[in-house]
Amino acid sequence: MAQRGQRDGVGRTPPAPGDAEITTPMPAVTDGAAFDPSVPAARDRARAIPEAAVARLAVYLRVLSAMQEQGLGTVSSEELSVAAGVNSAKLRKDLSYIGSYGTRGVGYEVAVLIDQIERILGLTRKHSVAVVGIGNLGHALANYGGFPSRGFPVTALFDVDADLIGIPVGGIAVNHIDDIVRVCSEREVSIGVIATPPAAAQAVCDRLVEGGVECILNFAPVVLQVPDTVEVRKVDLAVELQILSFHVARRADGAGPAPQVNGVAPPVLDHRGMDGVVIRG
Amino acid sequence: MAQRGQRDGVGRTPPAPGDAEITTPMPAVTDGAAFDPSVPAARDRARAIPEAAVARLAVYLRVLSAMQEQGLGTVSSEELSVAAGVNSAKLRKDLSYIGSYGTRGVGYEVAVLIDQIERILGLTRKHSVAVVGIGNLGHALANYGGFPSRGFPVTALFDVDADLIGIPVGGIAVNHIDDIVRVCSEREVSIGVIATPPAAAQAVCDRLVEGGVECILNFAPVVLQVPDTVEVRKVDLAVELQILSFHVARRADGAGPAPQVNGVAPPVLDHRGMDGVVIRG
DNA sequence: GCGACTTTGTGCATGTGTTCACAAGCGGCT
DNA sequence: AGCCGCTTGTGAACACATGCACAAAGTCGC
Repeated sequence: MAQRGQRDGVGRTPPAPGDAEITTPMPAVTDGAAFDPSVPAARDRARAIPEAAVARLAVYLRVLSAMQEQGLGTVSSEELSVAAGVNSAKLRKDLSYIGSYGTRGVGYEVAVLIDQIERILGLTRKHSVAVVGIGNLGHALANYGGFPSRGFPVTALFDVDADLIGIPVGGIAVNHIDDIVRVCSEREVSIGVIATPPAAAQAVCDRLVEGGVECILNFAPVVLQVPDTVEVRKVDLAVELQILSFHVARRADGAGPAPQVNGVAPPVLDHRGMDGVVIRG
Repeated sequence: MAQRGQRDGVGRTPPAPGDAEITTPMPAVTDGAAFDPSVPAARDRARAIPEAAVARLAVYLRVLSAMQEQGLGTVSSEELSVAAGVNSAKLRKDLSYIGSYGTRGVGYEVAVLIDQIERILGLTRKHSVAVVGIGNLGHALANYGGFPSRGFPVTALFDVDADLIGIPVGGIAVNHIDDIVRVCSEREVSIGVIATPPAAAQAVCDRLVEGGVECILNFAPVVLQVPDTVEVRKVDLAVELQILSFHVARRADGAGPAPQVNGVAPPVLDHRGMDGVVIRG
């Protein structure tokens, strides 16, 4: 979550818990050459890809890969949208954010779409992953075939438990968490996965950041504090279940055994979020 | 997102993004049409709560529980929002969806808030969980302490592997997936967790539905088809990493030495997201 | 009881994301 | 060539979510 506080306004305008209703003078905009990347320039917004669309692009990529393996050469937005579980208009709009690679009257070339989505998602480069906390979940993550096969090689593992140090898990020897900074720097880890107990998560996070990690996927049920140069996504399994619980309760409260089918909405499945997570959330 | 999302993340509609991204999450809740004016409070209110707010309520609940353990009696929206990583206005709006339980000039009673959020999320009732696919991830989930401690007792485990049948994992004996329908009915499982390889996911899902499961948390990277009486949330680890990858790429493009790859302007992602996803190049 | 102070709850403006609906563009057929 | 049917790409309407800012409503001290 974005818990970085102030960022608006160029001036620091400390969120003085006190009063201060002095609105910053709002310096004459005139964006000129100044170009300060920390300022959300409105003009760049136009080129922004919505967060939700990014999440879906990753899903399209997976579906397209499966189609390519089946020897499919081209695909229409309708076919692809059904396979991905979204509606076709949304799919076309999502694809339009990355460019115009379709042929009207025909559809999209599967290979082209795969290349372009990979380019946008930054998958042309490998991203080293470090997993911290080699408990049940960490073990599963270290052995998870879906990571390396999609361009995310796991290159470092960490834990506090002395009995685990040096033991190979999924082909990688476990290091002590005190070595996070050194090892992550050496191996140029760009993504850190936190699978530790909640109490240790923030400390681990700090070390990962110090070790140069740019992104963190957090499985611990805590809100992490990070500098705004670092990206955090969280996956909270308990929260996911609670959201499901809410829907059960809502349904139970309402109509009893009368499943209302309102003409619209077939089995839609969506992501997130992304939020979430999602392991998100 | 989002986290979502996904979420966002995630499940119906969403991660966001977030989700873990699980992220994601968000599309309109398909509302049942049955409108019974005699059932006012709970249902109408529940129906009015935005999807994104539900995800956050679960987070508030966790934070509140921690505060209660520390003996905290009351809390202000400001304190709670900081602990949860959101801004205070959003937090108050989220809480307002479930009713007015605060005292102006004072804050909220921790105990009251916990009770009310639990009520809204349907946590006053236990939800039995079944985990299908006892591989690395399934093992981790079966042993995950976060489930039972939050009202989600794991009461059934399934796998295809004959060597696993009967073996207790986390205190529960593994059953064969052919018995999903029977066992889920007997034990009144309301939430199914799919941690199988992608190829088996849809078949497993169908059996869970047949066994009376109302909600599914899907870790397999496939889009499940279910009747609209069933709620699905998905957690796709590869997608989460790809979303992070996207942000790394954007940041590198933008702030870095401007690699001016090809004429196509590099899209910039703007910030947003539950799940804490900040972006900002 | 009164005024100063604190904090909730919410109307409103803004920003994001989704959906509709259709013009534009392409291939194929005659 | 000219027409026809199919599919993309997108403008515009709509729906949802966020954040600001402030009145309402309570506490506290005197």
